[in-house]
Amino acid sequence: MRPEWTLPPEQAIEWQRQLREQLVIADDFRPPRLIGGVDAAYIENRALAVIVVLTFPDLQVVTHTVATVPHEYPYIPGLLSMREGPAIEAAWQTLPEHQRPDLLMFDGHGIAHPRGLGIASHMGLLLDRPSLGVAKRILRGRHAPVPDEVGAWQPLVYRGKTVGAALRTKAGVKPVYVSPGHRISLESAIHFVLATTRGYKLPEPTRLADKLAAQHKRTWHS
DNA sequence: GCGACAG
DNA sequence: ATCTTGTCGC
Repeated sequence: MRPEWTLPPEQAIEWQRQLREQLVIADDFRPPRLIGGVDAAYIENRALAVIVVLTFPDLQVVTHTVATVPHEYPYIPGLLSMREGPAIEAAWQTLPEHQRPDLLMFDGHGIAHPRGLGIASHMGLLLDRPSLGVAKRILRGRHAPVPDEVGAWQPLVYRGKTVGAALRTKAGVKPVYVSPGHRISLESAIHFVLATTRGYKLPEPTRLADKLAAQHKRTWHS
């Protein structure tokens, strides 16, 4: 695993600032054939990551991969990628080229982050894939009330800039927070989240990755 | 100085 | 995130 993953917080932050300059926040991709959902979890001193691969727009599950790697890094708001990145990269490497997603969806934020480099942006850059983040809670920013209709959204503003959107993916439930990761615009990020949502609050890629991660975690313990 | 703070 | 049963509401 790359040495940067063990950098102490102060240096990890510097790494993020450096990577931030390489981010591309504009659409730079072909219509995706495969979309991947990523999620991670911790099992004692090991990080575990799952990548589910689905066809688009059909959303049929093609495959999923799981990887665990010895790694310890505390959860520090703003440094989530340092904790989950190693396992995600390991999982990615087990995927054959032809099964690697054209677009990645992460459980967390993209640019709606203190340094503009949340886990979706960070990993999109390292894996060189268009990416976006779908988070359940805000890390940075504020937004106006979102109408209770599926598809309704309000800009998530941080430091006077729109860094994402509070998007209603399901009526009667709190909205999710969508933000561009890498090589994608906010408008497209919202589009893909809605296009992959099937009646639940979370879009299928992320929802399935969550479910599989929990499943593998249980398997590990038994 | 006091809160806020992805998973 | 994780600890954890039942329970309110559509």
